[in-house]
Amino acid sequence: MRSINLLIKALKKENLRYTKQRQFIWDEICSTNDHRDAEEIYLTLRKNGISASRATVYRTIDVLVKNNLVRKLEIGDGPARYENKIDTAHHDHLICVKCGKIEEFMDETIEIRQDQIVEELRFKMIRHIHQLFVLCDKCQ
Amino acid sequence: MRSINLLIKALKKENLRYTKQRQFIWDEICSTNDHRDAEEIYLTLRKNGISASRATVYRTIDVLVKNNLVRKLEIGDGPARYENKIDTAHHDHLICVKCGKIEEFMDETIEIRQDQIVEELRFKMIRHIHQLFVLCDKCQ
DNA sequence: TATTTTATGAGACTCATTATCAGTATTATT
DNA sequence: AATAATACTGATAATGAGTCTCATAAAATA
Repeated sequence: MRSINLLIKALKKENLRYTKQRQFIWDEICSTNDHRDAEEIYLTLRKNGISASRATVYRTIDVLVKNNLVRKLEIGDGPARYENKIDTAHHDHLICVKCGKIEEFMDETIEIRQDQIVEELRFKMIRHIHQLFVLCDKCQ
Repeated sequence: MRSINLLIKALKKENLRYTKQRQFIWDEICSTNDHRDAEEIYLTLRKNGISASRATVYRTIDVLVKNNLVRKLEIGDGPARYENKIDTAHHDHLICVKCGKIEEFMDETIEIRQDQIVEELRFKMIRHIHQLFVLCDKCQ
């Protein structure tokens, strides 16, 4: 319910209609804390007998990202990955270059320094990407 | 001359031949400190009457990146950008979301924390991406 | 120089994503 | 409720960045 309200609110803000496809896509994204790509989300919906086209999945995700309900993770190559932002604090990512596993990290010191760097230049921070590409414990 | 040696050394290490195309591409990348994409580098070569195909530009850049002569900058969407690493210390990037201007930054504190995070998890750092997307002074 | 090996260029191809557009669903108006 | 206006959807075409293929060219080796 919590998340339905969030979706409806976001759609309202964007002057978009509340449709079942959009609800299904948002539900699907909320159903796990994985970092999945659009294709995986699309295929899971299909597997569950829910019809929503690839195009609609992409379009809906765009709205969700724009309205801060979904975090978009752009890893160098390969498709972008998405995770819901419900109840999750800001974090960045560790990505294993071998097995692709994604872990999260958050470091207050880094966050503060980052802001200082931008401020000192009199720029305005919009967002940041901080990805540590590693070999995870199991892949070494 | 310095940079010719670097190129020859890298090619030797990879068991690749020293060709004029590879030399031209490397020269072109060294000729500025810009962050250019492959297409820009390719077009500049053409404009200067130097023939090197797109494919060869991409292939050569790969070798240069692998051998640490060129830094690859993957910004979310749009093409990857490249800069030569001659005489430049490690740094990360500030990218203006409006005008696309790219500035560099380097913060020892962040570098150290980063390494600690990876070490604490018993992972092994391979590389990292740290990009601050901002509105630069002129774009606010 | 002849032979073998590797590089190049032109264009086909891939993959993720975006655009198009006819048909359908939703919302607003009467 | 019927109708008109508007937005949404899905199928598929188009796009953009990058990679692959393969015939030809260039370089290394014999």
